[in-house]
Amino acid sequence: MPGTVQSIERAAAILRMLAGGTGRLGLGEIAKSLDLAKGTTHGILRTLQGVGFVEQDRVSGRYQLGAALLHLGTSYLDINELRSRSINWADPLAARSGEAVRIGTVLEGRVLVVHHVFRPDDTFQTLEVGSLLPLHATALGKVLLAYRSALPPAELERFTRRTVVSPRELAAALEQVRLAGWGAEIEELTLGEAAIAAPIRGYGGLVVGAIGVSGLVERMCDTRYRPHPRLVGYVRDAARAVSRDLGAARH
Amino acid sequence: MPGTVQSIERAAAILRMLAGGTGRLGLGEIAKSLDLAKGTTHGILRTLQGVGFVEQDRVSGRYQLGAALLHLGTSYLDINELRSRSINWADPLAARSGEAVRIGTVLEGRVLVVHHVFRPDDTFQTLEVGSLLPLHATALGKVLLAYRSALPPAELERFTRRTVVSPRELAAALEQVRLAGWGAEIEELTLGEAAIAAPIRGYGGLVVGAIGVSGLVERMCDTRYRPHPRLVGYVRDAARAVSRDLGAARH
DNA sequence: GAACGCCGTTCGGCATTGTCGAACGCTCAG
DNA sequence: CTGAGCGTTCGACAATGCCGAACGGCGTTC
Repeated sequence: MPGTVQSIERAAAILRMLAGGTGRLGLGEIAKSLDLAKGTTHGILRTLQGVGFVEQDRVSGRYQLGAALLHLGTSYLDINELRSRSINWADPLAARSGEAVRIGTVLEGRVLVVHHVFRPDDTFQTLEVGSLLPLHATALGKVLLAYRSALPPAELERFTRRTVVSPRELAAALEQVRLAGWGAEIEELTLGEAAIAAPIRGYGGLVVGAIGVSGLVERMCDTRYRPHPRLVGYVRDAARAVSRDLGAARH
Repeated sequence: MPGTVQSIERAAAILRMLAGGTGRLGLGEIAKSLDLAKGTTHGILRTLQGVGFVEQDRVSGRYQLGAALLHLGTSYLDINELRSRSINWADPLAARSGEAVRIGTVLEGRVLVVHHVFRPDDTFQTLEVGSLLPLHATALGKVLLAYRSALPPAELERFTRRTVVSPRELAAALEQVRLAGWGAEIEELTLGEAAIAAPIRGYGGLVVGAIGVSGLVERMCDTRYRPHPRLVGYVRDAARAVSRDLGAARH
């Protein structure tokens, strides 16, 4: 790829690698995985350490992500227009539906959660902002797939017995999403849980994200094991409201 | 600085710049600020865009931070030992004190908030994880300064009429912190608010962070405008507990 | 206890790599 | 219509960062 700086690409690959694996990695592992000389890898890591993107454990010599990335990540949230426009509508959606609300975009073949409102009851929940979810097994992901040229991953990972793993079946589901204007997922990622999502459109009608609710199947679905039309209506209303905000913002 | 990759340093400088300024920046601005040729800057930005660290607004052509940074930032939180060890003790501290709890480390002359537990009451609060606070005007920062070789910034910014801006006064305050084993801040960053903090020690007794509570002055302080000894006790207990966890973790 | 293997680190020489500066197309304002 | 400003492209030069081999420390093994 001409015109690009490959030392930066290599640095990014190292960071991704450190983010993927749990815990610290050794210089040798990193160098071998990326097919780089140890000396080269060391130079990049030393530089990344200098700018705070990487830290080194003094006793083991291994490397891990650095603190500067945390601030960059939250700065991204502050800037992100999708998120800032969504916040005003996510809270009411959570209140009306009584469920947790999440907003997501596509990143590297996965769903990146950019906003998360807890379910209104006070049970323990963990913040999922910044986490990556599979495209084919979440309501947010299906909606994003349906309206994007982005293709689903070749290998559809199975999470539960209800996960859609057949490409044909998935294509049919996506067509269904396009026809209905919203998508759902029922026990396809975690047994006992379900979700509903609708697309958020930016300027020119382009889908830039998705908003949805998720929770226990018995609350999300009716007696026929189908998503509650009432919840679907809430989600679609919220998605339209955010889309209007985003479109209006593009004078 | 020999042995370091300067294209990566330049890329990091660009990212810091994008994180600092609010909103998007133009190529020209960036190039001028860093004394780089426009072509060079463009190559770096194009690469950063390729790896998702930077996004470009299609209509204005300006650049902003990218989504990949969000996941890297939260991955840092997952790895971070200071944070993971603190979580179990931060919640009880918030419950006992009835105040918001924050845990911080030093990053580039500021306090980086790595964990934040909301005040137990249900009033509206915004998550401060990832934000940067001044060292000299926060309880967390004073504690970190007192036990670190890191020097306070030459220029002490004034936030309120109570902010300590004289280096001599600050040095005295830090000495006080070292003697007492804890630090406080009363209306030095925001009028009406105060905070108490204590140091967290890692292996070998080295201070690696600080934990503290913050809230309205009338709840944090007694009638003599001094921090409640009861709250100070809670904070110090929590700090010791986390330190023990961290020390024990280093088999 | 000595030899081994593995780790992160250092260093010098080569050529690959990224840098520079000028020129291009474009949009917007005057 | 003209000018200034924007982001972008391109080619030539040499500075830059890459590579590979060698170093010193540590833990393990036999």
